[in-house]
Amino acid sequence: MTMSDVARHAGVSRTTVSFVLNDKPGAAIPEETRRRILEAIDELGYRPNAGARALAANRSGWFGLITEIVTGPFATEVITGAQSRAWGDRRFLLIAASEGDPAQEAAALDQMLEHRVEGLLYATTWHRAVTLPKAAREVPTVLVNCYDAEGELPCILPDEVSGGYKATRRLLDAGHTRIGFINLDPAIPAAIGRREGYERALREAGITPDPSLVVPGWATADSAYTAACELLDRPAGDRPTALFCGNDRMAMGAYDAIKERGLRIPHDVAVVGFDNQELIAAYLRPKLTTLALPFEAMGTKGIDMLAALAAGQPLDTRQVTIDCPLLERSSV
Amino acid sequence: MTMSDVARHAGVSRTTVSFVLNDKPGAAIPEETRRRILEAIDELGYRPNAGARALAANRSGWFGLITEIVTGPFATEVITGAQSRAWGDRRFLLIAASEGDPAQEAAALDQMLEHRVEGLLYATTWHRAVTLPKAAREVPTVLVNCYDAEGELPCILPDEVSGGYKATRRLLDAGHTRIGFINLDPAIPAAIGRREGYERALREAGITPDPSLVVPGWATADSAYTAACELLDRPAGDRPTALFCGNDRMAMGAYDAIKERGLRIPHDVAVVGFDNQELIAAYLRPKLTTLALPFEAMGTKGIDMLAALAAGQPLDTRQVTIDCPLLERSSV
DNA sequence: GCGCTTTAATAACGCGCGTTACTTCCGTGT
DNA sequence: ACACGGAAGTAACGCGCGTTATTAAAGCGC
Repeated sequence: MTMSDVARHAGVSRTTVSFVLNDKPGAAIPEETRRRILEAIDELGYRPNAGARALAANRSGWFGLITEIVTGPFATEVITGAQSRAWGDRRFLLIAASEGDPAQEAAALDQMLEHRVEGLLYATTWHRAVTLPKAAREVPTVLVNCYDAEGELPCILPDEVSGGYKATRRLLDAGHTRIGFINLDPAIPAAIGRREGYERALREAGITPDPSLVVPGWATADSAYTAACELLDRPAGDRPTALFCGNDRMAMGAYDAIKERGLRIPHDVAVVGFDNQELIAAYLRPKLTTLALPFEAMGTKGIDMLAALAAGQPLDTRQVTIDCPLLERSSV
Repeated sequence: MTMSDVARHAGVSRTTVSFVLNDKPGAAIPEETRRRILEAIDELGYRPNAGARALAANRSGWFGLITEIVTGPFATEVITGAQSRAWGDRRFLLIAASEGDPAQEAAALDQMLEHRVEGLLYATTWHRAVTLPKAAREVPTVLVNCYDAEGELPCILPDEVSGGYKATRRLLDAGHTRIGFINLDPAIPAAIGRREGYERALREAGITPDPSLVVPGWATADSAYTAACELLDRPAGDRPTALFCGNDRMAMGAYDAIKERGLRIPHDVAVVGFDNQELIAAYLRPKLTTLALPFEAMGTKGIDMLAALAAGQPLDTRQVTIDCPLLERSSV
């Protein structure tokens, strides 16, 4: 089933069929002819060949998305966002996983370039600096949830500072004044930014941040359990009445420490998480109030930026930050 | 950068370059010429155009994967499995989400067919019957985690019966004889199969299944909490010493009910889950022993079957079931 | 009737590549 | 001297389509 078949069946030339299919502006096609062609298409069950079309038009319609792990709650949100947005532009997304292996990453990139992607999204599971293979410069590239170590490529990042601020502010608004912060590895951008927001919110409320209330965890429930025990076992009066946790898994560990002591959430101790991992946050008892990393929004924004770049438009900002929304549940 | 450029640069014809690139059998290419060509490719940074190649060879190299939700822990495992397996065959996966909307599903299918996919994988998030649009018959199609309501398309399903059997067997082996079963909606295939396995294991151990020990939950932690309370509040001696839960979220609810009563896991009550949702199973305290749905394996198997179908080979079995592995952690 | 513009449609080229059929060159055997 | 076979390489076609000239017909004013 090719366009020629349709043309023959409708008694016109292939060119005319092409004009109709593409709504070619400037082409004068009487209604009667157009109808005959559409009918023929329908009767024959003709489907345009996307590959041939791309070749002739020199426009693949592809965007590429490379990420470390396709599995995992974060990457999938980016994919969802990017996918749906790309779809709206009648584009397709080529998805590949590097599995954290530079060789696979290079292979994926090669494949993308061989498929003539018009733009590339590169997403990581956690906020950090990256260095891309040189080949990535051959095509417009946007980084998602990471930034170029060489500072050249445009990137989209979550607003960690505002996230930390909002979490703390929510607890302050609920009347808490001693707020423990079980942070992530203090060396990573997420931990640095959130702590900055945390301290700013405290100062705005006239509270001097107490460094001993900030303890590092290592992203696991167990480490957070230990950290929470340390905070909760302080002498009464000095004990925090609220815990802000670096992620939801850590909040899970904090829950255990709190419950173990016969304390109640949120009555005795309020908890705020981070990441909004649905499986945890929505099923913990009580449900966890947490901040969402805007992965889906970052994905859609990424496609927007790529579309602009691919169309030759310059970017207004090289670095975009996106807000982390606060999701109210029942732990505050 | 096209093959012609490479040919010119190497002082040979385009045909020769093509022969070298494709290792054409029967083509006599002296080592010296081959070297010159590869050098030229390298110097010019030439990349074959996958689209043009597909057009000429009439072989797209694409497989399609349609699923309800790209986000979500299950679909991503299928994608991972299918993706990695497809990659091994030097094929690419086209992924689309239907979002449960028939219109989007049809649109996705259209796009896939326009891109001339050589095979189609259709995956659902839960085991059930489906009916595909007629267009899906235009290309080899394999169902994953679902089966054709009309019984025509080949499918890959998890072995629910063996899963239920293994869970129960594990608890029997640990010495439990009164095993409560908080099942899923009793009308769905997963619930039916697992119950069958549960009862078979009991009978094999010489125990007559007690129907009052099987209570339905509705897939949520809350409903399982209620169900667990009902089972645990039976008079001592009649109370089950182990709970087999229809999924990990339900196990989460059961944990709460158990802990609330001052009972200890696994000392007083053992728990086995189902689904192996990493975020829950690996972070509950104690870690949850559970059965994994073999999504990744189903994905790879799906690509295998598609590859066979696309190559024109007949399938040996129209319905394949894949085992659910038991993951030992600390709740038994 | 003749020029001119607009409408309707087409022939023909090229996109980058796989593939077939064909040519040229060289060494060998008789 | 000639036919012959293999090695090395190429011209040319076609894949399905977008696009640009170009043509043919129709409408219009005089």
